[in-house]
Amino acid sequence: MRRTQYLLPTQKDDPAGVEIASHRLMLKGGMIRQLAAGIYDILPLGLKSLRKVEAIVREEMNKAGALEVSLPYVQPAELWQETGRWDGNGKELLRFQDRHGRDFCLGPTHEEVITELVRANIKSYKELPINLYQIQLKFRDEIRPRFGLMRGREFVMKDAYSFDADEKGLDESYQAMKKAYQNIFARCGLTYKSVMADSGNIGGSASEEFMVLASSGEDAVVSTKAGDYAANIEKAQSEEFIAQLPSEKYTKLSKVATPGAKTIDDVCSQLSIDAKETVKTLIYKADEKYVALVLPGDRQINEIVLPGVLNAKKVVPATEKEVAEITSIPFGSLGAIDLQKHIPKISTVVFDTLVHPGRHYTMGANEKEFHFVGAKAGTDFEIKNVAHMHLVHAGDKQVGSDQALQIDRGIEVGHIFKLGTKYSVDMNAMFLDAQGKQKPFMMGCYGIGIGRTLAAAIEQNHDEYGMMLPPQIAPFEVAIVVVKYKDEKQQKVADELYENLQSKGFDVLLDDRDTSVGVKYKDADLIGVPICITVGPKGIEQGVLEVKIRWKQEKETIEPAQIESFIRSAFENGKRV
RNA sequence: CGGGGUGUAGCGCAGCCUGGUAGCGCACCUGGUUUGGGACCAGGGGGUCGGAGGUUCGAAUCCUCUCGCCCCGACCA
Repeated sequence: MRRTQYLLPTQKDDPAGVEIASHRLMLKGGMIRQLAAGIYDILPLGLKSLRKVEAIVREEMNKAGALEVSLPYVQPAELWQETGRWDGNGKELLRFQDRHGRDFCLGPTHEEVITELVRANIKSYKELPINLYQIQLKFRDEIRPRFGLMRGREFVMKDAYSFDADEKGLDESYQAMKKAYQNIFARCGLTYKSVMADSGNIGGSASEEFMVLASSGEDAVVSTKAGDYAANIEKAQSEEFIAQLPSEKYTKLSKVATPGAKTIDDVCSQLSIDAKETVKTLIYKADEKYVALVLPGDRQINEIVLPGVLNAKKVVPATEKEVAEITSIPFGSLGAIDLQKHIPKISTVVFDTLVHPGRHYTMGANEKEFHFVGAKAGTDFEIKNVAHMHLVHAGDKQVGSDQALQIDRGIEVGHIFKLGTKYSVDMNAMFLDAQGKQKPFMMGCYGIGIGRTLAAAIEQNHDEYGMMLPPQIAPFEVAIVVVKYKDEKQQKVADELYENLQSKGFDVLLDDRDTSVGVKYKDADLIGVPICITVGPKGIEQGVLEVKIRWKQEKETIEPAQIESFIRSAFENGKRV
């Protein structure tokens, strides 16, 4: 591509109101332009890179035996009503009506559509397994879109859905996708971790996320140094190193006055104890029932797991007002001893796994401005129901081992899921097995955020001058910077080089603008072209090419005949060499 | 949706407090000199000051309402 014939509006100034590197560089480098919150124009340069990511995804999906389809962006309400997600999915689903008043939504995902397609066209186990995928726009009316392509409302996603006859088949389909994902992210040059994930509200059993580690990531990833454990913080479980717990200040049950103490911090400073020596009692509303959850004072609750723990559809913290309706005891004075006697409306008390039987705790005395100290767990208060409800802290211990856990930030670029029969049952999608019996399809679903993958790659590969995308997804592979294109000699050399490299299959940007070289170098650095070749009087005189690799400091001098092999070796295996 | 901020040329910003009819840098156009890491000179084009209403002789500036966008907390590729 000749630069003078290309739309590439790079900017010198940093865009305002931008927080992270990938967003800033994509705007500055002329890849994207914002049109509305979370909605972007993709410019030629951005599209070029996105298409390269897509091509990798497509290749690996095809290699894994998946078939590409294209499903509609606009979806009828009826399908969503079949699975209950028309009402269940809230405001994230962008709904509208056509001229006849029929309800539609913009597809945020395609489980319903694909299940409808398969139930209408596959009737026999002989046609299974099958895996259908597409690379297509999705729309989710996010509460707060941000960070450019990282969290847009409209975004391109690769979504795949597998259909199998049984559990074993599903497992094979799932493993095939896992392998494909590993290939994809490796080919995109990403350093990632695959982590166990919570299956969230889509339902289903096994689920893994592919996390690109980056300080700007919105997710937290818990893992061991040894690498044998990695989980999304929402899914992660941990124990404590008992030896590291503070020594117990109170070991005998007694009631003490704690005037004015409302929070754990207040109590701890009044009694000069560590928050780990306390337990707090939280009141939640599980569907219509009130429940009490008890966990160490220094811990936060992992609300994601609560519906599972309490076997409820919806679990939310009880408001101060609601608590006031069932008891006169103030929030900060609740405690586990005789709790249900004090508040009969509480149907269950659940203890976190970190409330250790035998240890002594400080807790509310169920009386305004009084606390118990030295309450022995399992003795002074009964522990009936136990569940893992706490969020993992860095430095916790892996469950069932003695390895410490660390927490890193991550960007979720892909997610694979075993859905099971949730959708096929809801939508009555059945096939006949070898015995002639009707069975629901075993399904899996597999997503990759294409734009997010590119953004993540930029997060991991940039410096103060701009992007440093790996060659396989960089928009151009080679830039030719001509010192003075108007000069006949230089023009001739540059044009020949341009034609030559293109004929060798390289993706080349020829900067033929009539401007000073500095501008051209800055742009090449900004958009992160891996190989930059200068055509100018010095090189021409000596009969050599001056080449700079984006991620190396020095310029090198290459014999023109060697240029192809030089580039190929720099790109060896798609990696930087 | 709650809290905070912001809206002036394509981009980045000043002007607003203290009303007097809009400016700077970059980018863009013309001509000339330049060209090895964001050149210089001269000339030029481009703005319903987010929108509506109000106050006033007069509003970018003051008042009211509204909309967009950004940031901090509850959703996910």
